Amino acid sequence: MKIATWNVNSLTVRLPQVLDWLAAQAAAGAPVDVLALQELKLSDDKFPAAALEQAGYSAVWLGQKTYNGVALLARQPAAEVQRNLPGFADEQARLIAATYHTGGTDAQPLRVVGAYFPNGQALGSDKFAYKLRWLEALRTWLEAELARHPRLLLLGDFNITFDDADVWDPVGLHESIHCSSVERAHLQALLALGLHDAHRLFEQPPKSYTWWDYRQLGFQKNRGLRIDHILLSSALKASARACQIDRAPRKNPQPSDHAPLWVQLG
DNA sequence: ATGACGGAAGTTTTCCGA
Repeated sequence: MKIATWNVNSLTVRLPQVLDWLAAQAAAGAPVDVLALQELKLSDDKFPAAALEQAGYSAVWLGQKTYNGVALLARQPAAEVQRNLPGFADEQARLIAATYHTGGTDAQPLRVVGAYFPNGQALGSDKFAYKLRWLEALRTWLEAELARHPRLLLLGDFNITFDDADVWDPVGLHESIHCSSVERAHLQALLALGLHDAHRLFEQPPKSYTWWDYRQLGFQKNRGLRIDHILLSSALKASARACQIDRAPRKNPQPSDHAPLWVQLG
């Protein structure tokens, strides 16, 4: 099982790259089973379900015009689809969860939670307060969700770094947005529910990032942040075989500012 | 200097992202 996440920064613009990337993974002998997408930036009626179906992926999605929007693509049909956080009134499309019955050696179904965490803009702003409220609502819901679904992944664009190893300039960005101790405490609170950072289960190259600023040659200078994550429940941790960030799509013409990352479960 | 770059809405500029 290969499960991936990618903030595409407009699925309208990036659909050809998503299809190319999925085809390239399959051609390399390791097809993607589930792909979580964030920042679709399109309304539900504009979602390219037919093109994805043609590529062998059934999708569920929660769209929004201009901003946000999330989807799950999979080679199996989705069950028990949940859109946004129950009990948390939210005008922004940020979360979608589904259950996949993978068959084969995976006897138990897999619960996949794809999320686009709020950015937060700046500490002390209204958007930061919203980010903290959203994080608390997520933690509360996830606690119950984990009890119902022991084999669970939470993946997507978290907009939070774990620590300074995830930051290209820890001094310059000290206690700034995505790097603050307040945000990091919320991320640790998710781990405390019994989740594990898939990336850190394996040896990784130094300065591994998933996002680079479009400006000032950020990618070329590897001035980035690791803010996209895949968290595995304890029941899945032992089955993890590899976890990688794929920088190749960031080198495309008209790239997303984020790179995809994936985990292989044995 | 709160910029740059890119996407979207929609119109010559603004909002937002991270």
